[in-house]
This record gives sequence, C-alpha cells and structure tokens, in this order.
Amino acid sequence: MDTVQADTLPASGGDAGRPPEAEDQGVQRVPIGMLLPADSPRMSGENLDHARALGALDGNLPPILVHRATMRVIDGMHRLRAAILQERALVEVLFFDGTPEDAFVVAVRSNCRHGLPLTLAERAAAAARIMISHPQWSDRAIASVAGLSSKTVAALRRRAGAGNLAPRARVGQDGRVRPLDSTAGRLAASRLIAATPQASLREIARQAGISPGTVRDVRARLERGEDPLPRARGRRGAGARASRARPREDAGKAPGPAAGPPADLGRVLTSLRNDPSLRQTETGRLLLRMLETHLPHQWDRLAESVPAHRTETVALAALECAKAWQEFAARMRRAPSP
DNA sequence: TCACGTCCAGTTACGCATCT
DNA sequence: AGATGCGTAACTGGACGTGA
Repeated sequence: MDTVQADTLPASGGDAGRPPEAEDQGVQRVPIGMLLPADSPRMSGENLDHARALGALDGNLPPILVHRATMRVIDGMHRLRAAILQERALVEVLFFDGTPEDAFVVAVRSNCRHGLPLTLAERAAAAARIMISHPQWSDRAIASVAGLSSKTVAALRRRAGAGNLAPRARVGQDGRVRPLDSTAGRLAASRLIAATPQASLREIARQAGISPGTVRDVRARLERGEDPLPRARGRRGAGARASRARPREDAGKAPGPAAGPPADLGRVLTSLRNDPSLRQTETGRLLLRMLETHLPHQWDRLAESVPAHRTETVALAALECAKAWQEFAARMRRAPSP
C-alpha cells in the first residue's frame, strides 16, 4: 500500500501536460518537524475533532503523502495532527515527486476520494485553480479530479472568460489531444483533397494538421456533395460550438473566414483591446482594426454594398483573405508563447 | 438558479485487413 | 515490409431536461 496512484490523470502529447507522476520510493520515517502544512484545497482548515478521532485509534495510520521538493503535506494533514497529538517524533510518509501544481492536483484528488469531503465551493475553487495550472486538460479530466460534473467545470471555464488565451486543443482522460475547433483543419483538408485527390488520408492529415479519421469524414462529405464542415451540433438549433465550427449560413455557402461565433469574437476583441501591448502600438492598433472588420454586424452592411456584377469577384477575394487569415492564425500558433 | 445526468455528433488513435 | 483504408472504442463539448 505504498504506491501513490495518479493513473487516471490525462496523459499528454507534450511535456507541458505531463500528469503528476508519483514515484514509489517506499514508506519513509521522517521527523514531524520537517513537514510543512499542506497546500490544501480545504478552505475551512483542519477539523480538530477528526484529528483527535484519528489520534485515538490504535495501530499505525496510513503514511502521509508529502511533496518531496517542498516538504509540504499533500494528503494527510489530519493524520499528521493526530501524530502530533500522540507526541510522536517521527511519522511515516510517502514522497511525491512532481511540480507544486501537480502536487495540488494530487491533493485535490485525494481529498475528493477519502477523508472529510470537500464542499462544493472548495471543489469549484480547486477546479478553477487546476484549469489555470493545467489549461490543456479537458473539462472531464478536471471534473474527475475535483469531484465535479464536467458541465460545472465547463461553466467555470466560461466564467473565467476569453481573456485567457486557452489552448486550441484539450487533452482527454485517454491522453488524446482533441481540437476545440476543427474548422481550419477541415477547410485545409478539403482544399488539399481538391488539389491532390490521389493523396492518401494520412498525407492529407499530416498537412492539414488533423487526424486521418477526420480527413476521411471530410472526403466522404465532399463525395456526397456536402459541406466539409460538420453540421450544427445538438439536436435543436445551432449552438455556440456549432456556430464556431461552421461559417454563417447566410454567407453565400462559401467557406468563409474561420471565425468564432459572433459573441466569442466580440469578447476576444474586447480582451485584446484591453491589452496595452496591443493598444499602445501602431501595428497593434492596425491588427485590432483589421479584426474589428470581422464583427458580425459588419457583414450584412458589406454584403449590401457589393454590386451584383461584382459578387463573384468579391467572393474570390474574400476566399483569398480567408486563406491569408488562416495562414496568419497558423503563424500565431507556431509563435513561441511567453 | 445552479449542478448535474443524458444524449448526440464529432474526433482521435488503435487494431486489423488489404494493397503495393 | 510498409503504406493504406476502414471499423471501432473511448473520449470530447454542447444542447436539453431534471431536480434541489
């Protein structure tokens, strides 16, 4: 029983998302004075009655989980308090090697699995903290750690706002990376299929940055004469995600710029406008003005201003602009983040 | 109102059969 | 042998409904 399990945390495609790894070095006896209080998700602090109850038990309590780098208790503050009440000099600990952020994740998971249950507010606060330290984790992955519904985690993420430029893909509980929006990849794939119909699914997938399975779906849609982008999600109406994944229906059926939903674009622009590093430079202001031209209320006005004999030319120009924006977006994603 | 369960379509990656 | 396409499991987030 001296192995710390962190096995159900999402694996990751890269180092940034490595799950907390518990290394089993065996149980060790450590002077109590060396240990520091936990970075605990528990807001209410220790429950002394619970510690006294543990202290009154005969026999050894399970070892305390300790973050080796900081010597902070991850799991077992009540057991530590019980040992202090028993006036012990040494306590059995199991060390965890990982980042402090990962240690917090382990602490949350441990607190949700046993001992005194965390309140909803404590679990929500823990989830909010995890989604900052591990933004690439899926809602469900965070939910499973924090003991919440994935819907609650999703709501917390929404409330956190568009200001945090979150990753465009999430790591699931199976360790697989799934994009939040496959529009650009699907459009790229449909262009590649049209240009090189003999290319294999894998080849197109590599170039478009999506999986062969998605390329297969794009190709099947094209063969059926359908739009390469998936239909609106959900059973009724077009939801937020659906509108993000699909250009406006009234935009002449042409694959338009892969913009987010109107509301999201508005929020993102507001966030960008508030950033002095953009607002206070000439090129930053130029970028903001260019982005603002894509706000939804502009499209109807622009469409009405195009004379009938120029609609086809404008459509071609718009498609080229869309391509340019996609290349720009790809460049932004390749750019090293701070 | 909020948290959560269910359903759904989309996505990834794996395994396997087939092809070159 | 390696590349390919297909089927599938397991996952995702969003829409919707329900209950406290």
